[in-house]
Amino acid sequence: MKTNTPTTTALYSIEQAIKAYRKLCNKNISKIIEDITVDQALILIILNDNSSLTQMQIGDLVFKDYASITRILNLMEKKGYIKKGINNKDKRRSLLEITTKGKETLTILSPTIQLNRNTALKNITEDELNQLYTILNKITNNCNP
Amino acid sequence: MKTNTPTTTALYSIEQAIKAYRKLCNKNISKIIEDITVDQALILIILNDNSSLTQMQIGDLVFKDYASITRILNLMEKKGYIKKGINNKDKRRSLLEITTKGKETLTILSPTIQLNRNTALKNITEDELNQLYTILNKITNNCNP
DNA sequence: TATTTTTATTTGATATATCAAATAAATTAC
DNA sequence: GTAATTTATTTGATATATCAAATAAAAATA
Repeated sequence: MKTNTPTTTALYSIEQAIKAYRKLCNKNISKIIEDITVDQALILIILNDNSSLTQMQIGDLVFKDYASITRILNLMEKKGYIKKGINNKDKRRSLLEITTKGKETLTILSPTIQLNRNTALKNITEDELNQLYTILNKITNNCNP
Repeated sequence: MKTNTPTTTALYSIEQAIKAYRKLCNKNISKIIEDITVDQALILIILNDNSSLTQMQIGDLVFKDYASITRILNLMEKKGYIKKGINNKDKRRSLLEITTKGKETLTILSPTIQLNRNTALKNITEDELNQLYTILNKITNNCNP
């Protein structure tokens, strides 16, 4: 029997889990590469897998505001992980490319990224993972108008 | 059968759900009260329920950095929702009190807060909620060293 | 008691989140 | 083809996140 204070709601537990996970990720990643965050690594992976994404598509993929994407990408370019050009088929769009340094960084980080996931999901069964997906998708859909 | 790209991991679904929920909350709350956020409302609720909490305790409750708490509380004081004094038993600590405006705001927001939770958790059974807690707690514990 | 260590909060610097508005290119309507 | 509208990105302003360092009071130790 649960009481109904804000700190006992499902949403609070979600917040708690994701914050703990992000903290773990950033701690382990910055042990290996100092100047990169989980989110930046995620964007690197996405750029590595899918070529020619727009900033808006990236923003939608990582659930971030487009203004944030602009700034994050600028920092990533400044640090040499990506290169930003202009898409000549549509000059409003930027042409995003992962650099060699970016690819090397992914290679170096790959084991850590895998370790983070494994650590977070330790002792969670396939069944439970499926339950988790199902419930979270319900919540996401409920919240999206 | 799930592939192993970052956007298909459980953690990504968690991020997705919590962002959708926060967006919903902030949208509905700001329809009623313009200058308050979900997090600030949560802190108000906590201050209303538990008297004489320290800033560190609040930070731990809402999973926020103490520096953030300092700044958030300052803004909340500036907007008249709380009052910050000095705890005379321990002058390092601040004495946090919810103001009348703060209490009134909670009363006004209460139905919206409830609506947000109900909206997010619509069609989710008691069983599923318990599964969710169990799994999320596992993740949280796995991530906390 | 004086000194050292710990604790609670604050401040500074930088990155990110969010919203609104600006910019500029592409598309549509006329 | 020109004007109006839509789309992609950027910029500005403000709030929040995060880490490190500063401050000041309390507690522990000598």
